[in-house]
Amino acid sequence: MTLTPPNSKKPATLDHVAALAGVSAKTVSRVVNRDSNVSAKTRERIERALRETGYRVNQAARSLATSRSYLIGAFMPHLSSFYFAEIFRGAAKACRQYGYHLVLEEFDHGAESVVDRYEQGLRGAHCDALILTPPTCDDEKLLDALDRDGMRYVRIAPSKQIDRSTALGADDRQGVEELVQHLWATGRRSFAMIAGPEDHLAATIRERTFFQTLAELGCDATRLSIVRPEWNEPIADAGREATLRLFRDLQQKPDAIFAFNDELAIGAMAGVRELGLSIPDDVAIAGFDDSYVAQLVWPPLTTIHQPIADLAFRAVGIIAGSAEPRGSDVWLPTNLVVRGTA
Amino acid sequence: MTLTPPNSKKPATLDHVAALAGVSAKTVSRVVNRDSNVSAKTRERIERALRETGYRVNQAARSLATSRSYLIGAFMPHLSSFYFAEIFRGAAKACRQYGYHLVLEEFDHGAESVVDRYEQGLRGAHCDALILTPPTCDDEKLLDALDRDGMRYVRIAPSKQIDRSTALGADDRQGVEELVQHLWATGRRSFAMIAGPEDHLAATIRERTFFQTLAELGCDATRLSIVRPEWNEPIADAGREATLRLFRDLQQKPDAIFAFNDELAIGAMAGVRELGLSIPDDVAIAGFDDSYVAQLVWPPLTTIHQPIADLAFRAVGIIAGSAEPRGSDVWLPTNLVVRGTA
DNA sequence: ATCATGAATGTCAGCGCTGACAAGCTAAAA
DNA sequence: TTTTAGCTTGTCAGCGCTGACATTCATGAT
Repeated sequence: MTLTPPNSKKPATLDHVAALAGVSAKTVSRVVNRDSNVSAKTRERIERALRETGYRVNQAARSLATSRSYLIGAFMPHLSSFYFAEIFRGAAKACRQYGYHLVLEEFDHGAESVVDRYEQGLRGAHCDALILTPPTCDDEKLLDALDRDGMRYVRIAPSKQIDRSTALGADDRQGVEELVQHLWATGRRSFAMIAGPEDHLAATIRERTFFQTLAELGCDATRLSIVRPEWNEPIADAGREATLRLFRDLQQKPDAIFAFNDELAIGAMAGVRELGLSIPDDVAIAGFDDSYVAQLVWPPLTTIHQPIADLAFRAVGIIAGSAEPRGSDVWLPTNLVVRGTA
Repeated sequence: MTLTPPNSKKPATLDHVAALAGVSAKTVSRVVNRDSNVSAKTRERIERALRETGYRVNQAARSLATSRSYLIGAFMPHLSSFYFAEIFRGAAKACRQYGYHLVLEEFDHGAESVVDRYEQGLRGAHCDALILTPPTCDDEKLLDALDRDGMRYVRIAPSKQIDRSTALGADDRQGVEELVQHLWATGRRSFAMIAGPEDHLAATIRERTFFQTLAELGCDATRLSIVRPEWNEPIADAGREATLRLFRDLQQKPDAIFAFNDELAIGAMAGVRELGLSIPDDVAIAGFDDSYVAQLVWPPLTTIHQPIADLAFRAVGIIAGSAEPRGSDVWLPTNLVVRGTA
């Protein structure tokens, strides 16, 4: 065993530490990895040596030996949205807690195939697992590729083949019910919804819950309507146009609008204002996500909070907890946040 | 050399490919790494074998052998802001282009020390280099720790010790000058600025340029004022309060407000509206960053665009381009985007 | 025909760590 | 006292790849 002189620039290895502590490298490895079965005396000696040498694990070597990378991958869509910022924040926080690291792969939804991005990018990073969010979590070709490679993954808010993997999501029903109660209690009686993407399970659930709960409260069916926005960027514009369309086409003008997400809702605010109506007096508006822009606009947006970061946090937790708890898929609650628009 | 049977689950190694192509592993390595000095015939044979086996480099092994990880690290601050989303987007895009991967480390500015986060987190990931943004790029203790470890880093928009490392930034002057010209040309004559953090070089530059350019246009000094917001979250509230304070304290009410960033500007919009003034008729408002919320509010915010993603992209390019081009530090242009508020 | 010359290819150690197993040790059980 | 069982510690190969160096081979110059 040749040792680099202590003043060398090269980082200390297990061998250096072992030599200093007068034990074998393996024993040092045991201490580093918190194995039991190391006597207190030895452990203490080694810990001192560890400190003295400033030892740091060489991940590459460890990975090579164990074939685990302690890396968790995720796709980062082209557009910067609150949803993804939250996902990454939650995931990064969990990674930190569980000793993993988060690797991000850029991905321009629409312009390219996720499968390609996976094969050319993330696969090369040799992550231990991937976190998948909409829309990539419903890409069957991607799932096939992952299964083929034996790459583990956890899906957040999937719409299709929910049982195909461990999956997490939010219970959208709850928040929407709260919202409906609130709108009804504050005297609203004509409702419109700005819908989400048709292939998005959560969107369907939000719609169904919205109308069903209203119906149960005895709302007149002629005072319920839905409008499907054109999905072009920026999303707020889509919301604005949908709103204008709504007021143009409808006999019975709504006094409450619920949008699939906050950006659409903010667009709706612009549209309502253009029509010379005031918020919330003439029209109440509510969004979904409780994104930070909800607090930026004026009046601040009433919206339904969903624990996005928490979902990602738990997804990482599942990955880190080695065992794959298929049964324990998690569905977290959502809740209404009343601000200035409803 | 023992080979795993072809139907095995384990991924192919250089040895497998080599056996299939009837060459040595080293030659395959040459092809994979695009070394010259491989005959066209051999290369072709190897490429076929590569395809047949579905070979993928094992990064851990390569890292161990070369002591490079092809990982680039960055700190992700606690709050999700447009600025950082853009930074990561640009960095991820570049990583993809240069064959690197982006590793994010959560970091709650204010609640903990970056040095700790580095030592307990990112250092363990064994990144080849780090990208540092404000405020971490000005943390001298962090820079000391990095220098001590011999960890490379590129700083974006640093305020202190600019020559200490390779650094990139935007030329804020340019955009501010355009803005001033525009405001002046559209008849504004009383100006106020909502200032940025005092220790932020860019903030100082924006302020100085704003007032200096106005002075050169012959603006009356009594019609220039500045207000320093309290930096509490959400930032928009800070902007709103600062604006209310401004109108309360000032004799000569401003007809144009320039804020350090878009969030402050949006807060200012709320404040101005509360005072019953209209935007842009009574008061023009402009921000800085051209964040996506600038397009969400109504009227859409006039702001100065800075190429945030591009800065990060170039930072990664510098890292990937092995040589450290200290001389070629980059300063990119900014420009005015006129929308509805000024 | 002979010899440089440089291109093409191969050999092999070793990067730092851990899994599997072996060996040494202590203390309780027989 | 001897045996057994359970701790504690050590040995060693090998994860897959590449750098340094050695070897082989073709080619044109002599």
